[in-house]
Amino acid sequence: MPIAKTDAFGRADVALAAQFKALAHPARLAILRTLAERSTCICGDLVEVLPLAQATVSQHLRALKEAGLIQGETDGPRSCYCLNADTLRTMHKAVEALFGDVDCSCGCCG
Amino acid sequence: MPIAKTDAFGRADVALAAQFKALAHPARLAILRTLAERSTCICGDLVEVLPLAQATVSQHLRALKEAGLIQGETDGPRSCYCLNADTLRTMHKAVEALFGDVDCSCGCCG
DNA sequence: TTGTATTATCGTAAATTTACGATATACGAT
DNA sequence: ATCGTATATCGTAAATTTACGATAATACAA
Repeated sequence: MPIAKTDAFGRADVALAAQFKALAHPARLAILRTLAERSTCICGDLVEVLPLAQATVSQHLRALKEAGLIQGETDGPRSCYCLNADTLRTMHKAVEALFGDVDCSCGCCG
Repeated sequence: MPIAKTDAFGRADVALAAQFKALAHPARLAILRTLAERSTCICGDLVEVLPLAQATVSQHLRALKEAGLIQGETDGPRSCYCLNADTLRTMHKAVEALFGDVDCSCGCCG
């Protein structure tokens, strides 16, 4: 990416794109699903579930946290992550707005 | 990404992640919104709307097409792209399943 | 047939992502 | 105070993404 062009797009779209980017990896989807199933989770469990090294899982967790999809604190040797309901609801609405009533009637495409 | 680890994840998640990846850029979000507004579109219009070179827009269109989010044909000097309603509906359901009823009650996180 | 206009592709450079091992950090137990 | 465990961060290599200019390719018009 030569030269970040994000300035040229609206802030809302840049933010939304960043959130979608956080969903754009199967490991992170798996993390989110795991967090959704249990209402509490620690990183250690995830390392066992995912086919990835501990450092990589931690990195994915950070990505999710920076995107605001999860929240959590780590108290010494134990960390507690959980979903960020606010962000997820916001994303849900954004998807609704984008895909809500798709209906292509142009007839010119296959 | 040293060594693609996608084999280690379920096919469904790999596919879903790829679709989210297609949404993970403000230019592609803008393209989708533009396609949603008009029911028909050609690439030329997009080049004027987006702050990007023609080659880059074409590249983004290809990404969207490969992810199955849009469909279209290009007949010589004119191309017609439109949304792929099927894929968008599928994604909508996937989001529903992921975020449908988020409710963190673990009480351990801020 | 020769342009003309529009879109796709190629080649390439810079930036980012993904993955890991190694190391640091922080808490609880002994 | 030290050890053990669990998580985060650092450094780094390979792969991918993004962006562009230059170049092809395709259909229509003259």
